Amino acid sequence: MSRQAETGRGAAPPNAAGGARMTGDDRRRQIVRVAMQLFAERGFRGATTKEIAQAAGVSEAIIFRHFATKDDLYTAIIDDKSCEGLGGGLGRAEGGHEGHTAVDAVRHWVGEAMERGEDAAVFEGIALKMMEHHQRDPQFLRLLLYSALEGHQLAQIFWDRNVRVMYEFLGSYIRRRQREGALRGDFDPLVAVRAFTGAVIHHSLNNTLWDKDPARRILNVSNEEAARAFTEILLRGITDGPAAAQGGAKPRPAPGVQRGKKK
Amino acid sequence: MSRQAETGRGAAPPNAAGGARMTGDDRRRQIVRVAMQLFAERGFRGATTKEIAQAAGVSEAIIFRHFATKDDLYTAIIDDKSCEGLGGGLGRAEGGHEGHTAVDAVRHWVGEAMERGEDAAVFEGIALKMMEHHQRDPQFLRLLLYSALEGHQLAQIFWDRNVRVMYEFLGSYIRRRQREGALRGDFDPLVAVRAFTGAVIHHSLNNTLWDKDPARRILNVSNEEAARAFTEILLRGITDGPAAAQGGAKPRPAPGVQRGKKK
DNA sequence: GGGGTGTTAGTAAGTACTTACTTTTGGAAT
DNA sequence: ATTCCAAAAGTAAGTACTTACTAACACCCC
Repeated sequence: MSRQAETGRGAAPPNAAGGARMTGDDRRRQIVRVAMQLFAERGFRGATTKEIAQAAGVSEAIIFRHFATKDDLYTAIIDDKSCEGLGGGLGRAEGGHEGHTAVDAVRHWVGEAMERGEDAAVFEGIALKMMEHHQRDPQFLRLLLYSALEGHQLAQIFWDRNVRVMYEFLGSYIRRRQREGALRGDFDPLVAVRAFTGAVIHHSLNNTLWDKDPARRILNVSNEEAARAFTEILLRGITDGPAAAQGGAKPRPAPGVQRGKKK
Repeated sequence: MSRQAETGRGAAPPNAAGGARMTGDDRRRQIVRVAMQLFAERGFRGATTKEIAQAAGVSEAIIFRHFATKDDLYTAIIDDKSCEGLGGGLGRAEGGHEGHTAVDAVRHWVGEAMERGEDAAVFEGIALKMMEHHQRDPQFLRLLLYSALEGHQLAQIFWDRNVRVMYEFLGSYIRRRQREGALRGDFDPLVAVRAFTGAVIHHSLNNTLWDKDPARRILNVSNEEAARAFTEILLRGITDGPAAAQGGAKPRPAPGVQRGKKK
């Protein structure tokens, strides 16, 4: 809880953990990092500049030397984060953000499986990477949610740069597999993408937002198990199980149906 | 935008739309309603008592006559709303909240289909009712999200009273259908519930939070189409498609990810 | 000594909440 | 019916504190 007390008085040790003198760029980055954390915890309105300053171990005025307004600080976060997507661990670092989007990350992790048409590996890999990212950096989900609720740009930018292209990317993969006859052709690929990502993201959201305590969880499964289960449901759901045509789900089943088939 | 100006001065028309004199109970209810809307729009911290008063057409002091603190106002909302669940349209009204939970609503809408084992009707009905509720009352989703992010009770109460029991309810239905041989027996029913509700809720969340403009939507389908598609994927995914054993999804084709246990 | 990092001590506009007061109302007692 | 009055519904103008943001000055290292 104790928030790295502000060194405050002039008599303070000049080299204390929080208040050491930094170069402008370092301080700026540190403020962005700290602010991001607080915005994620309390939202834009909820996180005060005073708290941010304290957490960074400097006086409030320093913040306004680096960022003209609180809003500027927020948009600085966007520049730092928005291109990251769910890559989270690839190019998150300092140097140059030359556009590492979520899709790039996905392509990197499951590109080969995609080329080979190994659907299970593709979807399981994506689910796993997403969940791992959410678990490693739960702040990011909160930041994004707050941003969407509060109507900040971050949400929109993230949406356009990552979610949209992700849908197109996955959608076109599914479409290709439909053409190849590996998947059924009678459904909208984007609906499948939504169902799948919905399950994955909702699962992460549950675990990081509501059901934090693993002991009390409604559904306490490892990321691997969840990824495998979601993938299996999806793939069975969209492949052309020969039986599907007659029995399963599409035509409204008559009263007793579906229990008939004996393997 | 214009917020029904507060009548203000004593000279104001006593019967004006916003500022008419009300009985205590009526005013109290009105304040709760207005506050709920504003909390949903801006969050607890973001909605000021002044704004709430203005929107209600009274002076700020009136609010504190009815509610000792702003927090009290929030918990009053909980008493009003929390039992409603996704029923939204069943027992939302005044009189007595004798416990209309989400599960009661579900039982009402798809209970017969459940008894008859019409899985498609069950899941499609649930999905549709949920999405319709979200669409009719998008504020509720926002309220809930803000509540979870800001750490208010509402989220926890809603979770315990509605989400938890919903998982148990749907989970036990699936378990029954597994015993009856209608659904495969080799998956955790709760995982299926999560995948399904995840798809549905994520879909609503997308439409009410990020992708508001229908014209620009990534995925612009009617609630009916979405419900049908999600249901089809799920049911094909968890029924025993005879083909599944040999073909597509189950045996791990990939070298990549963990292939350890085989049941 | 000058540019950059830091500070303290402000300010004006909110913020939740209070105080002291006025108006309206419903229902007896007259 | 009128009068009277207490309770209820309302108000303006505070209070004490926080908020984002600023101004003026101190330290430090090339």
